[in-house]
Order: sequence, then C-alpha cells, then structure tokens
Amino acid sequence: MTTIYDIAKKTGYSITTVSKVLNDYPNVSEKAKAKVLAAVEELGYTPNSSARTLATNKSWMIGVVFAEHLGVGMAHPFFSEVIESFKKHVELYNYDLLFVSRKMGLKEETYRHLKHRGVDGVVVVQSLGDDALDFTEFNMPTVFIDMPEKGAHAVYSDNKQGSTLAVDYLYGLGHRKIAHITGAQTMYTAVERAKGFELAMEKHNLSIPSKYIVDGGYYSYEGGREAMFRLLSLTDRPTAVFVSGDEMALGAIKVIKEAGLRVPEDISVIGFDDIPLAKHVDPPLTTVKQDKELIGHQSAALLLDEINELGKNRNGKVIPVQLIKRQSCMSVDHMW
Amino acid sequence: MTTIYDIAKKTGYSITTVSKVLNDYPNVSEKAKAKVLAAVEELGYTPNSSARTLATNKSWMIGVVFAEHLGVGMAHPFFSEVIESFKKHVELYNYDLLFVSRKMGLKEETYRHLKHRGVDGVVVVQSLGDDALDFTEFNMPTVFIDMPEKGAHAVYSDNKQGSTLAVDYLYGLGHRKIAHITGAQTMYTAVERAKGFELAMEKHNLSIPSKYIVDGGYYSYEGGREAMFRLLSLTDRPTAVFVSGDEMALGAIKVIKEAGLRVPEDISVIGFDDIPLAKHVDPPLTTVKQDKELIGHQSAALLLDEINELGKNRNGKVIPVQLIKRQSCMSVDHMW
DNA sequence: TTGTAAGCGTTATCAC
DNA sequence: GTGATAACGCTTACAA
Repeated sequence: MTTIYDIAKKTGYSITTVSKVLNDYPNVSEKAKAKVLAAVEELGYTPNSSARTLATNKSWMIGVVFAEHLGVGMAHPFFSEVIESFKKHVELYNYDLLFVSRKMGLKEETYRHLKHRGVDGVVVVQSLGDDALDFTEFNMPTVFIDMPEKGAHAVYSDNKQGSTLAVDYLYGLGHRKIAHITGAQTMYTAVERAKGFELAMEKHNLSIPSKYIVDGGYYSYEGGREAMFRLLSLTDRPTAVFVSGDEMALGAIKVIKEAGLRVPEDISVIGFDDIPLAKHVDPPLTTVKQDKELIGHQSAALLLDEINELGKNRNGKVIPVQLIKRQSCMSVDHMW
Repeated sequence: MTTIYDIAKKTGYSITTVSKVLNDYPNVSEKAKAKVLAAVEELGYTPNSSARTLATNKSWMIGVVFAEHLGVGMAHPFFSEVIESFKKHVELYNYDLLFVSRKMGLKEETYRHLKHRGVDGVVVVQSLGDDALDFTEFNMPTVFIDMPEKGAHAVYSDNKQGSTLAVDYLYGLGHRKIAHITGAQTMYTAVERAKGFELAMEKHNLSIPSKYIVDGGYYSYEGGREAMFRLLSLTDRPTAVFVSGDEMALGAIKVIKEAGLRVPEDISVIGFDDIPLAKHVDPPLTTVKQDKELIGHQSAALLLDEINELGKNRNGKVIPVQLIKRQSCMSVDHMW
C-alpha cells in the first residue's frame, strides 16, 4: 500500500505538506501542490480512511439499523424506498451507509456496535420500539424513521390524518359500516392509525362494533388474509374496510375474492403506504400514500444537521400523507 | 472515550495484557482475564474499530456496489432480496455491509473509494457491465451478482435455461406464435435470456419473425408497456409472449387489458424473476423464478472463501431457475 | 511556506 | 504470564 510517506519521499516534501495538499489547506505553494498531486496520480495513492478516522474522530459513515420484526430486512417495500432516498441525500455530503449486523438482538448491543464502528450518526428504520432505552444517554446523533423516540429526532407520516382521509372518503361514498384491520398495536404507526380511525368515525357519529376492529399483525399479506377472513364471517358484514397497510390490504382483497365477493362492488377496501404494487393489482388499490421520498430526505437533513451541531429541537417531524384514489372503493349507491 | 489505557490503569495491568484478554489470546491468567473483563463492563469500554483496522489491516466490512441504471437503487425488488440474503449470511461471520456512495459514476472512482475504505471484500450487484475494466488488477476479493466478470467470482441464474423452460411450457400448451420482450441488450441477463429464447424456439422448429422480438429496455414497467404496444399493433399477433422480467410483464399485461384483450384467454404471458407481486397481480403471473435466497447465500460464501484465501477457481456460479406456473398462461385449445 | 513530532487506539514483536 | 515499545497511516500544534 502506498502512503503519504511514499508521496513525501517521491516529491521531496514532508508528510505535513503532502497532507495539507490532500486536504486543501491554504498555505501551500502551487508548485508543491502540483508535484504532490502528480505523485498521487502516478503512485495511485488512496488515503486510508481508518487512519484518517482515528486521527480526526470522524468516520463519514452513517450507521443504519433496520427493522427486524418484519423478517424481510432491506427487502421491505416501504423501508427500502425510504432508505434509498435517505442514501441519495447523505451521499451528497460524502457519507457512506453502514448496515450493521443485528444478530445481537439487544438494542444495547447494537449501540455498542455502532460506537465501536465510530459512525457519525445513526438512522433507525423500524416501526417497533423493542424496549425502552433512553436515547439521550446513547450520546450519538440519531434519527428515527416511522416512530418517535424520546430525546431523538424522528420522522414519520401523519398517520392519524391518513386514517381521517380514508374514513372521510368512505363516508363521502356513503359507507356507514366501516371496519378497520389494524397493525399490531406494538407499533407506533399502527396505534396512530387505529386512533385516527376511531376519531374520524366518532366525528361522523359512526359507531364501531368491537368486531369491526381486527388486528392483522405485522402488516403482512397473511395477516391481512386472516383478519379479513374473520370480518367476512360476521353476520353483519362491513361494506368497507380500511386496512392499516397495503400488503395486508392485498391479502384482504384476496380473501374477499376467494369468498366469491367482489372489490369494490361488494366491499370497498382502502390501504396505507402506496407501495409500488398498489397501482398494479386488480383492482388498483386506493390507499393513503406515504411520501417515502420526503421522509428519507427529511430524516437525512435532520441527521446531518445534528451531526454538524446545527440541530435545533429534537422533535418528531410529521410528513403529510395523501389519499390516492384508485379503483378499490365504490359508492354504496352502486353496490350490489 | 474510554480506551485500553483506561482499562490498563484501572486494573493495574499493561495495555498488552488488556489487549490479549480482549482478543482471547492464550497466555493470560484467569485472574487477569476476570479483572479486565470486569473493568470493561464497568467502564463501558468499546474497542475502536478504526484503530483495530489500522493495526490489523482488516476492516470486517464488505463493500456493496449497487446497480445504478435502474434508478431505484436498493429499492429494487430483485436485488434487495438478494442482498438481504447476502447480508444474513455474512453477518454470521461478523461482517457489516458498507453501501458506498456512487455519485462518482466511474467504475475506477468506485474502486478507489472502496480501497480508501479498506473493505475486506466487495459485492457488485448489477446486471450491467458499464465499461471494461479488468478486475484482476483491482486486487480485492470481489463477487459479481447477476453477471460474470473476467477474473472475479460471479453468481447468476441459469438465464438460458429459464428461457427454455418458458418456451417449452408455452410450446406444450400448443403455442406456436411466441414473441419475446427482451431487456436492453447491454445487460448480460437480457442477452442470455434472448439467446435462450432463440435456441429453444429453434429446437421446436419455430420461426421467429423479427417483429416478434422487441426490446423493452431496462426491465421497467413502462418499457414493458411500450414493447407490448408494438406487439399488439402487429397484423399477425403472437398468441403468447415471453417477457424477460416480471415488471415488464406487468406492464405488458396492462396494455393487453387496455386493448380490450384478456390474459390468458387472448394472449398468454410469462415473466422472469418471480418478484413478490407476481403472485398477487391479476392474473397471477406465471414466471421463471430466480432463487434470490440462494444467489445471495452462494455469493456470500464465495466471497468469504476468497477473503479467507480459500478461493478456488474464480468462475461464474450458475444458480438453477424454476418455472412457477400460475394463471397467466393458457392452452391454445381453450383460447378465444 | 515548510517541517518536526506528538497523538489517535489498536495490535504485534520481543524481551523479561 | 506480563509488559515496553514500535508500528499501522493519518492530522495537527508548534517551530522554523
């Protein structure tokens, strides 16, 4: 490996001068600069980031902690889009992303590992708060995506508003018997969406039979199937279902079809996320769209500010959602 | 930050002994071991990986270079699954994944950056060979996914065989007018699948009108739409279409439907990849499944061997594919 | 404008 | 079993 010593020897300058050239310091002659740069090129010199990190205490890496409970890791259709957007943004500032091993299940172990790696900041992408560990004592710039965390930046969608949008829309279509397939209530997003659902229903003076709220688990296709199955078994079936996640919604639609019913003619379905498939399925899924692009971008901006100590107040940042009307909902007048 | 010096001071031992304990070296007394470990716990000591890397010349990081030409980065439905599988495997051996910035478009710049980071190995996830740079001179353990590269390990599906499976199946269903929507011929996979298609057609003594082969570009939904559109405008339309990628296939199906035709009653469609949506669309897509799990696993194993200098011959490793029969294909007898 | 030398936190060599 | 000490490749006071 070639080092600054090699460059120094080759050019006749000291390593200090070489280093200064490499780091664009002011007081170096043009001549020195030229010679050094030429030597760098000729010898194919590449600075060693470990050495640099050791000396400067700055790694130019951002640690990424990914959701585990969903099992798919970075193949997750929503999170992968968010993190891609995040990556695009931090790349502009020369940061690389370090996806750390999570075989250590414990949060604390993960922190230790991130400290070990000397990352400049951390982005936590998960909707689940495993255990309550106060982040203020983990003294490291951190941003949470998809859930708020005490003492840290966080960026997430306006989940409650999303539910409101969904319910209002269904109400406007004349639906009164509206059910809700929730996500597991251990997840912040799922809780918020459920709350929003109840609030919106209340607003319209609509009662919610307890059987109309059913837990679909961790946003999975299978969970949606099971939940919808239960809903269909009810004697007084809902005419519309607001599902807390798109994949669950697809599972629900599948079950409805299997039961010989149609979407939206017999039952209207509305999802949450707007994953890429949503527009391609049949019928195209009406859903509450989360702005993955913006979530990624905002969380990156927040984290970079924090790293550069420009961080202001560490609050949750709420990203607006939007109702995407496609073909999985229908006015009650036209049903049956 | 607490260092081994702090541990040394606290325990009364030298940093050498501390280091030995930390690295499980043989010649240390049980007593020393216990004291050191206790101090580590008490002080919340975390080793500094940069220092360690500097001293050992081993970073325990694997660099990840991701496809760019598709625009979606790690949100890619196929690649994200492969890399997740890869990650799961290398995690077992304590490696973290470093996703490097690719704003430097040039391959050479990327290499430099990876060298700079001191990664122990590199996995390149892309189906496109940007430019011809010989990897043998980039002296670093590397594995390519989805395309072969001279002088490096590579893991990819048996693309030709996939085409054969598809054509044979369609032939068996009685189809004789079979078209092929290819991927851009700059991609290895696309070329192989196209070759396989031609070979298989030849085998059955089926002629391929030149208009029956149309380029759908980089496997995108839109590309599939456009390609299918051209196919539909033909006076002598095909009864079946083998599409080189699932997303393209979905686009193609969409266009078919928009033209007032049905899949599979009017036209049979078969895709390639088996992305998660494939089973959820309508009709569920018959497709050639790539074993993402195995591709990720194999490439990880190959790379780790190379890193540990157990690397044997650096050849391409071909992963078997499988035809997944769903509902987008139909026997010609039942058509119309 | 340039150079000397200390320091970053480890591991590794070698003597005790 | 244990401990000095050099080395890894770089940045950065401080001097010159």
